[in-house]
Amino acid sequence: MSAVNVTDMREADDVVTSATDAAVNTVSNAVSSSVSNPAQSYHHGDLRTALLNAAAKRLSEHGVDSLSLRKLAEDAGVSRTAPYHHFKDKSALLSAIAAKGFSDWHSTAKRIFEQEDKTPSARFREFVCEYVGYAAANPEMYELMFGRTIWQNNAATGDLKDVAFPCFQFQVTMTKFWQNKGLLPDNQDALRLAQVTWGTLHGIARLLIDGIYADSSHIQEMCDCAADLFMQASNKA
Amino acid sequence: MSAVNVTDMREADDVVTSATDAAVNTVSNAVSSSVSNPAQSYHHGDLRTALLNAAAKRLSEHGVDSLSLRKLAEDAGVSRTAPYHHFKDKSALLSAIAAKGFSDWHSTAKRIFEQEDKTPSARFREFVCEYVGYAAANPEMYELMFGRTIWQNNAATGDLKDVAFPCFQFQVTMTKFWQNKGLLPDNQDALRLAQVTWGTLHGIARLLIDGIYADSSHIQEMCDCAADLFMQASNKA
DNA sequence: AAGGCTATGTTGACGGTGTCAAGATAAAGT
DNA sequence: ACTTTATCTTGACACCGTCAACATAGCCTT
Repeated sequence: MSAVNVTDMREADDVVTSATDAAVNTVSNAVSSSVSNPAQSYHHGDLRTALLNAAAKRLSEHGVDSLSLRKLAEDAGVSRTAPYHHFKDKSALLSAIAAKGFSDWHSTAKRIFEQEDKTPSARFREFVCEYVGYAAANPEMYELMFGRTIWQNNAATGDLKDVAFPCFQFQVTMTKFWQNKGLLPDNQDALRLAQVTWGTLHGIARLLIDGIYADSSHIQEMCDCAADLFMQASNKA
Repeated sequence: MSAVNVTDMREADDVVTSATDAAVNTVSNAVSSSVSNPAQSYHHGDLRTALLNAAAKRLSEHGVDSLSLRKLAEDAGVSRTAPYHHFKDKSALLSAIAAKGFSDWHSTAKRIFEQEDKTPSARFREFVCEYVGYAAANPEMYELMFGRTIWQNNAATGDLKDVAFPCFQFQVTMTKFWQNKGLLPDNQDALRLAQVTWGTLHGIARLLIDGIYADSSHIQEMCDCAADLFMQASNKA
């Protein structure tokens, strides 16, 4: 009797936890917990990953606000305070998720930018659309990455900054490239221009996400308008 | 004994509550509350206004997050649940504050736009700077007005929408004007262009407020860069 | 192999939050 | 004067983040 596989139902969605160690667990004291306790090993194995996965899921489904450490702990089948052994506090956990978001986006941006078979102009347009599209498709993640929750009061983890900053650096790099190619005005400081272009994308994304003054049926038009605007500006210089 | 003025310490900062009615209050049952209860009338007089003022104060000083109904109630010298007789829930109260913010900003925008002694170009630049400046100077209010808290899940009150929508309509009006004056490109749909320009300002504001990739010492440069960009774009058309 | 160190997980507790229900009070309308 | 209605009260509930103290088990050293 009692469970044979002590690791069951422990790992989260798509993460392969290293179950090798946990598999050697004791089956000796089988009488200890009588009912309602289906053989749970005291230690989880990879709680950190499980928490992050549970968080990512809850994030995309129900938003940042309804994301509590207690629920995540429950999702992972663990007690309320267990997460504190893996994250300093809630903010640290959120930072970790956001860091992954930045890392992912950085990859996507690179991929788009480095398509050497396409014209710089095409890549620029694609970048604009992809950025706004990403935000619209993952509103909760975007909100977490660029929202107030993480950045206010310098609450951002060092780890987070380490990922997020290169991400913007890349925006500057791209901006310089597009300036050289004559797509963006050459008479502006690259850093400022990068801030403004990013700002525009950011702003459009927020308007869409918050549903304030725009809805998703206008994404394409808004992106085109923004891209046109910037590229038109370069024709004078 | 007991207090003679039942309205003392009741009205908040700078609002003149209509104290006329409250002044006629009973002084009869002076023996009721013995100690530590300095003659408080059962009814507040103008709780709604008091709450809004307390909220505005707390907002500017400590941010949206540390704004709880219970604290506001305490500020107003009233029990925890009293606010519920004036606002459906917390979101409704926040909406009311934001509504005032929109109303104020609408006035400011109008004032700037209607300075007939200045050139359209000068007014455009001033508008850009004022917008970003307002956001940077009142980060918490700006966050509340354009942040997620209020707009998500269609939580926005009808009252809020009634004030906020005309505010953006005005942005469209201004955009059309600037297009006519040749300041903004004429080959773009006014609505889209308004969304993009507003988006840019919004984005710059967010970058500044969240302190993600920009800090306040760059406000002027960023505004200039944005204004230049838009106006340069019109030179082709 | 024995014993201790350390990472990890547990329950208990505290103060904080939004919100509902039921009752108290006073103002307003009849 | 009586009733209705607006307002304010205490009590209660279910959450939340977080700390402290204790339990367990894996690991490392001897």
